[in-house]
Amino acid sequence: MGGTKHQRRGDTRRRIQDVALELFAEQGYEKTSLREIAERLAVTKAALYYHFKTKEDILVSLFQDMTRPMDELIDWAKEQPHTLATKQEVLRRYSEALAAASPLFRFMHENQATVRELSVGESFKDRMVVMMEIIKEPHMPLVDQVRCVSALFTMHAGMIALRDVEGDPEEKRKAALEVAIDLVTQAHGGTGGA
Amino acid sequence: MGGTKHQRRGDTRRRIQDVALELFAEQGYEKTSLREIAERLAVTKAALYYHFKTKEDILVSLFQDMTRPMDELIDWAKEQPHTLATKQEVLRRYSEALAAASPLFRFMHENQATVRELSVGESFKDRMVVMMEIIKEPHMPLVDQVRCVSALFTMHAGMIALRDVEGDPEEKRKAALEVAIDLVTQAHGGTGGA
Amino acid sequence: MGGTKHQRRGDTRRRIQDVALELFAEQGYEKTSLREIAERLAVTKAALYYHFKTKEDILVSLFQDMTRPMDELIDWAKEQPHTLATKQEVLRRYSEALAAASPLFRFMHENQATVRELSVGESFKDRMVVMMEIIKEPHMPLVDQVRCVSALFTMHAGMIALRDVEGDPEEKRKAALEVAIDLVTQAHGGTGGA
Amino acid sequence: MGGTKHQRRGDTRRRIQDVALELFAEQGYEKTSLREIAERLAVTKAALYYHFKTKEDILVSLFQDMTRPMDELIDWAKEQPHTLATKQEVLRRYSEALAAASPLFRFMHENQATVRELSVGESFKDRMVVMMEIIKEPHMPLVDQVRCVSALFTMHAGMIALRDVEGDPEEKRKAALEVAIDLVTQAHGGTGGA
DNA sequence: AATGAATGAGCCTTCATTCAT
DNA sequence: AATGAATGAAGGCTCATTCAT
Repeated sequence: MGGTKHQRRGDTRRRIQDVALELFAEQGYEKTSLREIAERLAVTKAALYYHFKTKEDILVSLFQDMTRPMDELIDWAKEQPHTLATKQEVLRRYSEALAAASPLFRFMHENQATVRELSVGESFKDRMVVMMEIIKEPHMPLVDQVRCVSALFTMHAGMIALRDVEGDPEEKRKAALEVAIDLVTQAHGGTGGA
Repeated sequence: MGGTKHQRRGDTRRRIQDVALELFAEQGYEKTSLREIAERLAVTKAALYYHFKTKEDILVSLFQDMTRPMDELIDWAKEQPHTLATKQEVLRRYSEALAAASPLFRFMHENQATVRELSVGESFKDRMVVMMEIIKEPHMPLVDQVRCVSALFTMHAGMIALRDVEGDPEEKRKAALEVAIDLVTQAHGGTGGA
Repeated sequence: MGGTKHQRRGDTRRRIQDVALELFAEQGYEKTSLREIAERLAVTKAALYYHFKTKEDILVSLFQDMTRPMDELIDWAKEQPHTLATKQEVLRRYSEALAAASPLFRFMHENQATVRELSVGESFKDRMVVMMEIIKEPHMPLVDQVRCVSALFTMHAGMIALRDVEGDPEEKRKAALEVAIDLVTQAHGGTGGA
Repeated sequence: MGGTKHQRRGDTRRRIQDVALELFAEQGYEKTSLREIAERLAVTKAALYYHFKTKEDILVSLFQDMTRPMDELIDWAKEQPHTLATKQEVLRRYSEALAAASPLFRFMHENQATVRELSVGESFKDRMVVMMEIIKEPHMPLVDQVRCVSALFTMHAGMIALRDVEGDPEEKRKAALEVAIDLVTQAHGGTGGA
C-alpha cells in the first residue's frame, strides 16, 4: 500500500497546474485549450472544473503560488532605507525569485497582451511598478531612471533572450545580475558617474 | 470636394492594416477577431478576404511594411567593420527604426507566445539574432555579452516600460539610446569617453 | 496578324466550358468553385458572369451542347417500329453518342445526387426514362425488363468501371455494346430464351 | 414509464447516423450541412461534435457499420476455389448484402465524385476492385470480362434504376440477381444449365 | 469583354462552460 | 473525485453573386 493511488490522491490539482503552465508557456494562454490540458492528463474537461472554477482561475492559481516569494521581497524592501546597498540586495533577491518562478515569468513576459485584461495582469503590472519605485528615484535624471528600468529588464532578458546564448543558466543569471547591479550603481553616481 | 468616395477608393487595404494593427496591439492577435476589424471599418468580413488571404496574412503584411527600415539597417551594418563606432551608429539607427515602427514593435514584444508559431515569428526572431550578432562578439566575457543584449533590450524597454514614466517620448527614446550606447561601450572595455 | 488574339476572341466562352467540364468531372460540381475555374483561365470570377448567368448555367450549357446527339437519337427512335432490330441499332448509336459525350456522361453518373435537383438533372433522368421505354416493353417478364435496364447500364459501366481494365477504350466500348445487344436480344426471346 | 428520456439516453449517436444517412442519400454529402442534421435532431451542431470528430467522420462511421457484411463476404470468397459455383454463391450473398445496406449503397453510387477524395472513397473502390477480381478472370475474353462487370452493375442498377419500375422490391432484387448469375454463367461459357 | 471591390449567407469547427449523475 | 452529454457563442473561411466602371 501507499501505492500510486494514494500518492495521486489529491494531487490532481497540482498536476493540472503543472500541465497548464507547461502548455501556457509553450503556446500561450489563448491557444491552449482546456481540452488539450485534459487530454494530457487523461481526464475529462469536466474534471478540470471540479478543481478550478474557470480557465482564468488556473492561471490565477499558478500566479499566486509562484509570486509569493516576490511579494515577500517587496514587503521586505518596503521596510528598508532607500540606499544603494538596499537596492543591490533587492536585485540579488529578485534575481533569485525570478529564477525560481522562471517558467511563469517567461509566460507573463510573452503573453502580456493577453494577460493585460486578465485579473492577473493587473497584479503583475502592479508588482512591476512597485519594483520600479523601489529601484529608481523620481528625482533622478531621466538617463539614470532609464538605467534603473533597464536593470530590471536586463534580468528579465537574462531569462528570455539569453536562452540562445551558450553557457550554464546559473552563470548567465549571475552575469545578468552583475550588469543590473552595475546599472543601478551607475544611476546612483557610481564609478560610471562624475 | 474630391468626395469621400473617391478618397476611400482603393485605400481599403491600408485601412484594414491600420485598424488591425491598432486592435492587435491593444488586445493581442488571438483576441482580435476579423469580425471586430470588419465592424470597425463598416465592411463585411468577406471584404477582408478580398484584400488578404488569411488573418495571418494581415499580420504578415504589417510586418513586411514596417520592418523594411530595419532590414535596410541590417544590410548596411553587415558591410561595416565590427568596430565600436559602427555599433554605436547601429544603435542610433535602430532606435529610430524602432520609434518609427513603434506600435508593431510593441505588439511583437507583447505577443511573443502567439507570434512564435506564426511565420512572422521566425522572421522576427531571426532579425533579433542578427542584431545580436552585429552588436556583440562571441569571444567577449559573458558579462559583456549580457551588456550588449541588455543594450538592445533597453531600447525595447524604452518603448514599453517607459510609457508609465513621465516625460516626452522623444526624450525618453534618447535617454534609452544613451544608456544602450553606454552599455556597448562598456562591453568594449571603454570608459565611455576615450 | 491573325494571331492568338484574334483566335481567342470570342472563344472564352468555350474555354470556360472546357475547364468547367474538366473540373466538374474531376472533383464534382459542388466542390468546384468559380474561383477555381477563373484561376485556371487566368480571368476574374466576374468574367465568368459575363458569359454565364449562374454557375448552374455553365453546367446547363455543357449539357445542351453535348446531349444534342442523344436527343436526335431519341427522336429517330420514336419514329421506328419497336422491333428487336431497331433496338439493336439504338444501342449501337447510343454507344457512340455516349463515347462522344464521355466526360459529361461520367460526370452525370458520378454526381447524380447533386444533379438531381438541378434543372439539368430532370432532363437527364427524363432522357434515361425515354431510353428505357424504347428498349424495354412493359409486358415483358420482370427478368427481361431487368435485362434491358442492364443493357443500358452495361454501356455506362463500359465508360466508368472499365477504366481500370486493361485494353483499348474503343475495344472496350465495342465489347460493352456486344454484351448490351446480347442482353436485349435475350430479353426478346433470343438464343437465351425458350 | 420507460420514458422517452431514458430511451433517448445514449442513442444520440445512432440517431445522428440515421438522420445523416437519410439526408446524405437524399441531397448528397456536400449539400447536407451539419446545421441541417442538428436541426432535425433538435440538438446543436456542437452536440454532433461530441459524437463525431468531423463531418467526414459521420460518413466513415456509416460506412464501417454497413460494409461489415460485405467485408465478411469478401473474406469468405477469398478462401473458396474460383469456380463458377462459388461465383454464383458470391453473387447471391452480395445481392443480399446490397439489399441490407441499400441506402448507403445508393448514396455511394450517386456521390462518387464527392466520395472519391474522402477516405471512404478509397475503401469503397478497393472493395469494388476485389469483388471484380473474385468474379472475373484476367484471361477471359474481353467480352466475358464485360459480362462479369455488368453482372455486378446489374445488381447495383437493381437498386437504383429499377426504383422507377413497378413491382415488389424483393422480386426486383431476385430478378436482378438472376440476370447477374446468367451473365457470369455465360462468361464461363455455360449455357446456364449444364 | 472583363475587372475590382464588395456582400450576405452559410459552412465546418472549436471553445469555455454547465449539470445531472 | 470525476464523467457523459450537451450548449451558446464565436471564429476563420469560402462561395456564388452583384455592380459600377
